[in-house]
Formats: sequence, structure tokens, C-alpha cells
Amino acid sequence: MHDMPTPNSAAIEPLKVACASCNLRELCLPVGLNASELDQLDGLVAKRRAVPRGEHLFRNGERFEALYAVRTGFFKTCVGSEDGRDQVTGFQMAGELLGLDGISSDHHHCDAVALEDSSVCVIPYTQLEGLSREFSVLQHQFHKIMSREIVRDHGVMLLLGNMRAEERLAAFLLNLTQRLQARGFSASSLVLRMTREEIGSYLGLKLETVSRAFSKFQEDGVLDVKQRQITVLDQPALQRLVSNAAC
Amino acid sequence: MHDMPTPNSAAIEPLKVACASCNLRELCLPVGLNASELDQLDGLVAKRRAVPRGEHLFRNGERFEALYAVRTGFFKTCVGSEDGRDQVTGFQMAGELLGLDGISSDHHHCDAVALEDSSVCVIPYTQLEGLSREFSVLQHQFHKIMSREIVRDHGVMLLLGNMRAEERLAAFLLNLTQRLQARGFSASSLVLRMTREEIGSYLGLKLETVSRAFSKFQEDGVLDVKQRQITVLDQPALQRLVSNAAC
DNA sequence: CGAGTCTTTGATTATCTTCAAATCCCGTGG
DNA sequence: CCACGGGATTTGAAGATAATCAAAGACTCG
Repeated sequence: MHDMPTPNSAAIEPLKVACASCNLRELCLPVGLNASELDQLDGLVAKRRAVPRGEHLFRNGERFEALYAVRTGFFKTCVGSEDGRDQVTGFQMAGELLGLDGISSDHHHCDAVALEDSSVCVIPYTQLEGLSREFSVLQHQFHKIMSREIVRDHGVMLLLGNMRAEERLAAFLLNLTQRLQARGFSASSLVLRMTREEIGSYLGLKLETVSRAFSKFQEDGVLDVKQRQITVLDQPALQRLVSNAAC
Repeated sequence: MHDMPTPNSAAIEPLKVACASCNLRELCLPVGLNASELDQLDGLVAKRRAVPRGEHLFRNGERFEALYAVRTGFFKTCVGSEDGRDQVTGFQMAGELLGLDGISSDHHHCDAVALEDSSVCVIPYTQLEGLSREFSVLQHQFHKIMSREIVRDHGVMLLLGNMRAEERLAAFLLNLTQRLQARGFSASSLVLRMTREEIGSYLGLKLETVSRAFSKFQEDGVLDVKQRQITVLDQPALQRLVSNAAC
């Protein structure tokens, strides 16, 4: 036994990470907290965990103990149908919370997988409940995050229920660029961390259909597509596709 | 002006309704509370509101003030795409909570419409946050309800993304009968409160497709369909359809 | 009883999936 | 440094599923 994290399992780092100095604090759980409250939250978020690309942060059925805030990297969550094939339910980037589904039954209801080398803050759930009984701002922020997830899911249901392939892909790309922009990245240039198949699973499409939609956007001069390197050339065109959905 | 509720607007009844004596307390927010806690929750849930069939309980964009627990009746919630057509995101029956989407931004993000004459308990949200800071059991129960909604939504995403028409309808009917059974109704006989179009909107299908799926189930002896009166004749067949989905 | 809504059913069409094969790309090891 | 291997992506052709269009029939509510 030695101190190095084993290369093939998610390493636990007992490293202290201060929410107070985290550049994600305006996107994450600490929104609105004052200095003293931040300090107490930091006492709770004592652990960080590294998750190498391709590894699970947690699996469907595992006991739920903590929420995870993405610090760096990129995740997908998927639920599995009983026979094996699965549905990607979301992609999570820095500042977003993973594991909310686990509260309902003390067990996780989906898999969370890192799509690139990532690290997360571990937020022990019982302690979070305790602290949010003390600080109404934290309580409210936590509730807002859960509610936002519900609103997001309803948006995905609208997408899956009413939109056609190209409209779905347009909505997906706009959503991604918006979130990247909120984190200081370009609104027009992005590198996809997921495969066509994972995009397809999220959008309720087969990978070939996703690929064809990308090609169509390329032909139409809406996107420049170089494998996973995407440049948005005509954002209004994407917007129009989404707005005119289900006409 | 007179005391009668106006027939075309949801009436406000200042009637005291005791959670403590409500036969839904094992399905609703009060789960796990002791007598004294129940009493305090009752102090908060002071109002009941009647919503006639076809009326809105709240609308997309309205200010969010309170959650609503369905006391009697049946609701649908829908989100609208920008152009007009909308997606039903859920059907709610007795003991289920409406309005959770509103927490995220202090405004409702969907419409809630009564599908039959209904009544709800009004739960002022700020007060609920206050009380759940005092009672950890209430707090946890509330979190579980939000988390359960997220898990449910992920299930719908799986349905919309991976299942074919008949599989979707089977999953829908099994879900309905399970919830009705939990409320003491028959697991094999039910009256649909929604139109084929509303079912279709929820399932991402057109009303004709829903109708054809019902006819197919009737032919195959899986269901007896008399308009909205449905009898499940072969529940295992429905289960198989759902389990084998996306093979 | 009648109007209007809801539902069913048939025929045709659009969209997406499936199957298949070629190509691209990245990391690895020689 | 370059060739190789395997996963990822693109593209084409054929087939399946659900949408659309259309019309008739059934039920509900006033």
C-alpha cells in the first residue's frame, strides 16, 4: 500500500477545498451565503474526489450518502431500462450537482460517469440537511437547485415529445453553449465531450441520425463540424429551429 | 357581491383542514411527523381551494407563492413550447404535490389544470421552508418528494427516448394503476380522466396513435376498452411490454 | 334531442431506424 | 517516426414506425 491514488479507481483526496475561494461559488451551492455561512459549508465539504475518464462516480442501486458538486470535468448520468439499454438523462459540467435522485430512497437511481478526467466536491447529505436547517439562504438555494433540475427535466420532456431530430440537436447545442458561456467560455465554439451515441441517447435518437443532423447543419452553413470540435456559425438559425418546434 | 364562489373562478375556502385527520397523510407531506409536528403543519396549511374541471390552478409565468397538495380530483401539468403547442409533463392525483417547478425562479414554469372538479390544500412556501428548518423529518420528507419527482421525470425521459408507442402506453397504464392501487382503488379497473390527446401529449404520441394502441390491446385481449373505462385483463402482458422495451 | 367534442379507423406520407460498408482518427507499440 | 488496430463517425439504401390527412361514428352535456 502506498499513498498514490490507484490509477484505475476514483481516488479520494483528503484535501481541503474552500468554497469561499472556489471560482464556481456563484454557480454552485454557496450562492448567496455570507462569509460565516460559507465557512461552515466549507467545514462540511471536506473531501474532494478525482474521477478519471470513463469511471463511475456512483452507480444505480448504490447507497446514497452524499451529493457531488462538479469541480472540474464533465459527467453524464444514465438510467437503465431493465433489459440493458440505457438513456442518458443529463450531462453535468463544473458547478452542477450530481446525486439529487438518490434522496428519494437512500439509493442512487442512475449511473454517473466521468466523460473526461474530473474532480468533484463531496457533500455529505445528512450534514447538508443539518446546515440548511440553520441557514435559510443555503436551504433556499438547495431547493432552487432541485427545482431547477425538475424544470430542466420538463424541458427535456418537451424536446423528446414534440421536436424532430434537427430541432432536438439545435436545442441541445444551444443549451450547451449557454452553460459554457455562463462559465466564461465562448458561446460559439465548443468541444463535445460525448460521443454521437451518447448525444443520441440523451435526445432519443440513434447515433446515425445525430450524425446526419450534424452533416445537415454543416451543409446549411449553420455549424462547422470537425469531429467533436463544433463552431456555431449561425446561432439565430439554431434558435429559429427550436422556437418553431412542433409547428 | 355575495358569498358564493363565482362559478368560473377557483373558489377560496377559508375552511380549516386538518392534515392530522386527512386520509392522505401517509402519501403526502406529513409522512413521518409526530402529533405535535402535524399540528404545526396544520397551522400552516390553513386554506383549501376548489378548482372546477377545466380551470387552472396556476399558470406558467405567475408568481410562485405556494405549493398545492391534491386533496381530491385530478390534474395535469403542461409546459408550452414558444409557439403554442404544449407538452403534458404529468398527471397528479390525491396526495401529490403541485408547483415544485416554481421554486427555481419564484415563478411557475408550467400550467396546472384540473381534469375533474378538484380541491387542493394551499401550502405557503415560505412558511413551509420555515417549518422544515424546525422539523428535520418534515424537511427530509419534502426533499424526498422533490427527489422522487426528479426520478419520475427520468423515467419519463427513458420512456420518451427508448420506447415504442405500445410500450409507452403500457408503461403509462401500469403507472396509473399502481398509483390508484396505493390509494385503495382497484389495480385492474380505472376510468381515465384525460383525453387521448392529453395521453398522447404526455407520451410523445399523436392522439390517433394512442387510439390505435388501445385498439391493439383490446384485440390482443390485454385490455377491455370502453371509451375511458379501462379494464386490465392481462397485466403480465403489459409488464412484459415495458420490461422488453428497447430490445 | 342536437351540437360539439372525442374517438376510431383507413390510406398515405414523412421521419427515423436499421443494416451495411467505407472512412477517419487517436493512441499504442514497434 | 510511422504503421497498426479499434473505436467513432459518416454515408447510403431499404424498411419500420408513427404522423398526417380524411371521414365516419360515439358519447356527453346542455
